[in-house]
Amino acid sequence: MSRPVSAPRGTRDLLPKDGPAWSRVEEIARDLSSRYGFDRIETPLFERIELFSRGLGESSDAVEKEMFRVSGAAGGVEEQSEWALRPEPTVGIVRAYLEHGMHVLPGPQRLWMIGPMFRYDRPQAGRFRQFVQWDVEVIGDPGPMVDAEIIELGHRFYAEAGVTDVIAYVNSIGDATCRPGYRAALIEYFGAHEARLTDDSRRRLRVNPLRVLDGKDLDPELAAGAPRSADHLCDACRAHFAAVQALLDDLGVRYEVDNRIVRGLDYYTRTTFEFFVAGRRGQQQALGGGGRYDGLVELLGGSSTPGIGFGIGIDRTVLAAAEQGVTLTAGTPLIAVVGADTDALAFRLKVAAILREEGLRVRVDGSSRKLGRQLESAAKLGARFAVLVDPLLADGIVILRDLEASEQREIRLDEVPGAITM
RNA sequence: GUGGCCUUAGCUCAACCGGCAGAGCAUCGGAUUGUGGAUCCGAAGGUUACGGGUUCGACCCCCGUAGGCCACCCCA
Repeated sequence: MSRPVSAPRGTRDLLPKDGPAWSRVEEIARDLSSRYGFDRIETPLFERIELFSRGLGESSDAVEKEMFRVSGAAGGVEEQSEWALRPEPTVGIVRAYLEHGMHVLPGPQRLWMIGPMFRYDRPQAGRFRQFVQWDVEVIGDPGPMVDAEIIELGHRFYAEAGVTDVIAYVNSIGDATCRPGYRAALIEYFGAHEARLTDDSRRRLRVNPLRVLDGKDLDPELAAGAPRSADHLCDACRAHFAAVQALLDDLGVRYEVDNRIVRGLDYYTRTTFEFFVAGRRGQQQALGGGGRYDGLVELLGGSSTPGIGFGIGIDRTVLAAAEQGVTLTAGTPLIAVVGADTDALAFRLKVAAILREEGLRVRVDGSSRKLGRQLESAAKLGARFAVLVDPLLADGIVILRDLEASEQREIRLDEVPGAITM
């Protein structure tokens, strides 16, 4: 064997053994998107760099140090253009919303998408340079009900994927009216204690004071005494946040208010939230997160339009389910067609074709090995049933063997689908 | 982007002080005289991550590179 080329750093291959769990989780996401009344949208994996720097904010980590840049070359000629692979889905979706005049469509736009995102940061367990997110966005709905609705949707998703003990940490970071006041309060407070801040926090205090709060390096005593966003909300934001909490209470959704949830992107306003498995908070293993972005549409050139959404990590959901011992499966049981007559390959293939036509999942053994070996292979491949064809049996009759129960019976071929779907 | 630990067969790991690279599992073939998971026999699988240095001789010591893990930063 020659030296294999390895996958790029921070990426990995989805292997056959991982397939069923991934398929199942994606299936749940698609199904819930539909049940909650979302419509599918698909945007490019790359966009103009300025879309991200404008939408996410120059000082955000995603733009400042995690941008995955690609340059265009056609026929060996460099086009004088550079793009960035999308680090998150929202700005691309808002761009499409504006570009296609979707604001004239009836009702708030409820959109969903599943696809890879790219961030050029240092790989770690559960963190990759390419990862897959399920994303939902509601554009044009200002009310608190939709905030509660999508947080509940997130919980429902984890529940159906078998991940238990999920908790949403929620916060409100205010809007254009009250955020400046809160910002000023933070600058004043941390400015007065600048000696106790790390270099990094000091830098953030200048470019984005809110983000000083979620630094792990922050002196706990200092954090405890810091101004709380909830105390600086304007009346409208305060009422909105109170309404969101009341709705979550009524729904019985598990959540906790945490004023350190400020989110790394600049576009957020009012409600912000992150999903964690309870007790796993310290490990930077958020399962998902999102929030309201009432200023983003306008920032990208549209009229003032509210929005809210979340991104949920498919990778981390699969991982969390596995860690909790959940086995996720997708698809129907596998059937192996084997033959006692080692020469009658045409017969085996025909039987397989008939079963496949009925929608069954079938592998057919084309070897001339004896029956025992064929059954052994079938079992190793994970087949639940084996269909034995033998010219000595009457026309249209096969043997259906249950490989788990080690039971078998003669059966008419056309009765096989009914017999195995029970 | 910063720091620490690590890298030997597909997987999990051995190999004494620097002296001929091995085992288990998995895979494939055969046997157990025409129905699977057991058992037995056999085969295949290696540039010891890659490149350089020291040495009579390097999986082992030194330097570099790449990749993985962990802690930061930040998130999914």
